[in-house]
Amino acid sequence: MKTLVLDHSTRGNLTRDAVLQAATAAFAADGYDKVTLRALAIQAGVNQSLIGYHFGNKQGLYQAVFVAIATHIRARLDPGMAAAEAALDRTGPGGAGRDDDFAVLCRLTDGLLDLMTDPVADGWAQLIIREQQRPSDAFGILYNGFMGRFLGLLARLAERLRGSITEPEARLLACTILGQILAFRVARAGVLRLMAWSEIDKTRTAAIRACLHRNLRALLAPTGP
Amino acid sequence: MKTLVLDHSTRGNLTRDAVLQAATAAFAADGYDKVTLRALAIQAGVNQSLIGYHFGNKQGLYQAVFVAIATHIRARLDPGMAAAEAALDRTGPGGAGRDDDFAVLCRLTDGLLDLMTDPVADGWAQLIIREQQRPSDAFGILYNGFMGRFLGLLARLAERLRGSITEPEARLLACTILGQILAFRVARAGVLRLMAWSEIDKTRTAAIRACLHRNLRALLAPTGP
DNA sequence: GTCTATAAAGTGATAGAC
DNA sequence: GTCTATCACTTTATAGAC
Repeated sequence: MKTLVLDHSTRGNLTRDAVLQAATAAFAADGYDKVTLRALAIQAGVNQSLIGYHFGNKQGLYQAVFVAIATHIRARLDPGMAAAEAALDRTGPGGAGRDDDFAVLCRLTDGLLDLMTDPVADGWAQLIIREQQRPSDAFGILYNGFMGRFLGLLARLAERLRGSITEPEARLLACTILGQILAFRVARAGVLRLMAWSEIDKTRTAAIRACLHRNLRALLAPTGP
Repeated sequence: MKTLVLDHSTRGNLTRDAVLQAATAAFAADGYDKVTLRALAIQAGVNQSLIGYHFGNKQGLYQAVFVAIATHIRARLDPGMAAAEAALDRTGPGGAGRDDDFAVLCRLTDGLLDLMTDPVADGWAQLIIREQQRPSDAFGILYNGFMGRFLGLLARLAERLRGSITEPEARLLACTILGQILAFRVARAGVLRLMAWSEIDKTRTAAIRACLHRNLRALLAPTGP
């Protein structure tokens, strides 16, 4: 009679989810230190001591939040990443063909750009950047969750498209491609001022996308035989 | 007999400077919230209440720190920016010549790359990124201090080198160039894992610089008449 | 300008009843 | 699982003597 499927309707799991949701928003908005467990409990409509019961301590809650973030991002990038893997698997001389590889690469970067310009990212982006500079245990959750897979695909596609390029060079190139997209999130205010924009809406995202595609075409022109 | 030069040798200015120096390091290392005025006072060898006396409150100290950061960065980028302005001033048909413009652009980006890979940036980079996403009054200090000038120069050089490109397109291109450099700071941990590096030393900075120069050459190949 | 001392308001964590 | 109550500690800010 017992089911192996997790039961999300029990009272405990409900509070767990409520706390997790509130914590993700709160940590994202204000950063680790500014978040108080008191305010969090109120916002989640839950007793404060239940946070300790479910997540141990504040640090445990923090880690659980990163699992949630990684899951969310992974889900959004998954279609593009799966397509890229499929294209790379169609291996052999020439693989799936240049045009195909390039289209897949664009789809991959487009997915990340959409994520980075999405207002939803306003919050957790800061948490991720913090982990990038002072990695804690939480960084592994992110890297294993989506980052490593994404960067690896970028590098492998770049290697195939450019030809006659070493693998480390391709990886470095992948980093610079990543940076071109990241810029619109991590240097957001600077970009807005330079462009005299007030926000990055759909139209402007399209302009950025066009610029990125042009850049990719220039950067990935084959260099060797 | 009175001099107009600020007197840095009075007792008050000495404590002011000591606090400011300690605060810059502390905010940079730990972020605004983690820094306590108690610890700061001890580290600066100053009585805690003097911080309130000189800077009003914690927020006032924070702003003063941004002025210090902007001044430091401006000083490091200044040679490259001055050279770029000189090159752009030698205007007219063809200006100073393509090769000259390109060299100046590389010098500009090299300066930023050195700054971004310098361990000294470990600290204040995070502060700047935070301001980029939730700009406070402190962001204006940064943008007016160096960021606007730097981005503007990048855009104007890109416009001249590419030819037949609209000004907004050139500015967007400048953002993607910026991103390629920023990546090695803001996505530091991810880059390190992908490249299987433990740090970004001088040799690796040189490899990045080579990659960036290659990218710039490809991106800024003239497209029109 | 500099100091001591302390006020006033948090903080995370936990014991123990239900 | 959930609650109340409280502990032990830290924070910023300031009053007032020198």
